[in-house]
Amino acid sequence: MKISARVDYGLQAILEIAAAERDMQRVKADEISEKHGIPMKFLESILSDLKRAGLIEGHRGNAGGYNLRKPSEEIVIADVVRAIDGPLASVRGLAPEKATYKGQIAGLTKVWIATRVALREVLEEMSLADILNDEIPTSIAKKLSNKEAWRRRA
Amino acid sequence: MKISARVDYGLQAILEIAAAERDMQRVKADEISEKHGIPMKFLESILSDLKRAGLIEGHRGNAGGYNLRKPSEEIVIADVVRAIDGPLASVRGLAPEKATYKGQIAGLTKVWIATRVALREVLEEMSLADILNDEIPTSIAKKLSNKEAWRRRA
DNA sequence: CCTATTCCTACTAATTTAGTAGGAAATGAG
DNA sequence: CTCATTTCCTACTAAATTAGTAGGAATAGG
Repeated sequence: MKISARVDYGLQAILEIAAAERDMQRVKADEISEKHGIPMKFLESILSDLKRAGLIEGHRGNAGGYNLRKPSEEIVIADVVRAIDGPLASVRGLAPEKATYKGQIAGLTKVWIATRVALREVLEEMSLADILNDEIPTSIAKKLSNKEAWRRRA
Repeated sequence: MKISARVDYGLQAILEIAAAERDMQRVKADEISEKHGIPMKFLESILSDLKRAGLIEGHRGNAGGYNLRKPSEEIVIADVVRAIDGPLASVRGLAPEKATYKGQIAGLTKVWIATRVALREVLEEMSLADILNDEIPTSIAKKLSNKEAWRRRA
């Protein structure tokens, strides 16, 4: 699974917006761009994805900037990923349940379904607020507690 | 997460090889290509990835074809994915633990680590034999048992 | 020696990803 | 009411990746 630059940047951006939200502040694209080294114009196009998905709203002018459209508790990582990259899991462009196979290997479909469930179990369970507060749901904290989790594999 | 055609085809191929293995049979690339509608030359290049990774071996000539180099119980889905597509999870080309962030959003790294763990929990636990026998590990069967698992989400 | 099959090298076309460029529209401050 | 600021919109481009093609050399068995 390759997390694209767009998704990575988009999450950085919306988390920054969520963080500012707490002080009733708006954030300018320019500030995010500077702080995290994201090319300005590229960032703008990502923010427009988030806007179209109804996750944030923008305000122009002198005191302009972006803010969330829902509380940060109600926006999960999966929302952001889908807004930018589309479905969490796809197989040759098909939804996992549409990837079917002939004969003895028919069971392969289950692998893709299980993969999608696994992704949902992480990405649907973590909200922006969870990340800012470092309050990781226990099911996920369990995954992180194993030292192997932080190591690369062959 | 987009599963590429290469990975999907590669798994179909190696499962077909594993299935034939049970009757001490070799499989020809041509047979796989026909049966699953995979372009022949494209399939060949995928099989060469699997060979390079030491998962299968090829034999030329009249009674040629491919067979596994290890028992099908010892080859997991993750092996095949890595052989063809590289690391299970990466963020802008970096390993998840290398994706770090400034300030309040530093916790984002944990999302990527948890995502990688989640993928491993599925892809490292299922062997080729498991799929052919429809013997799904209980931790994974649990994921599949929920009806929601088979449904698309917004 | 002939046929079947893998193996190897090189090429190509389409799509996606990552980014740039330029300016129009709105907003608030002075 | 004008001006600086900021989002918003449309279009373009360059690089990388993905999906596939083409042609033939190497090898093994009958």
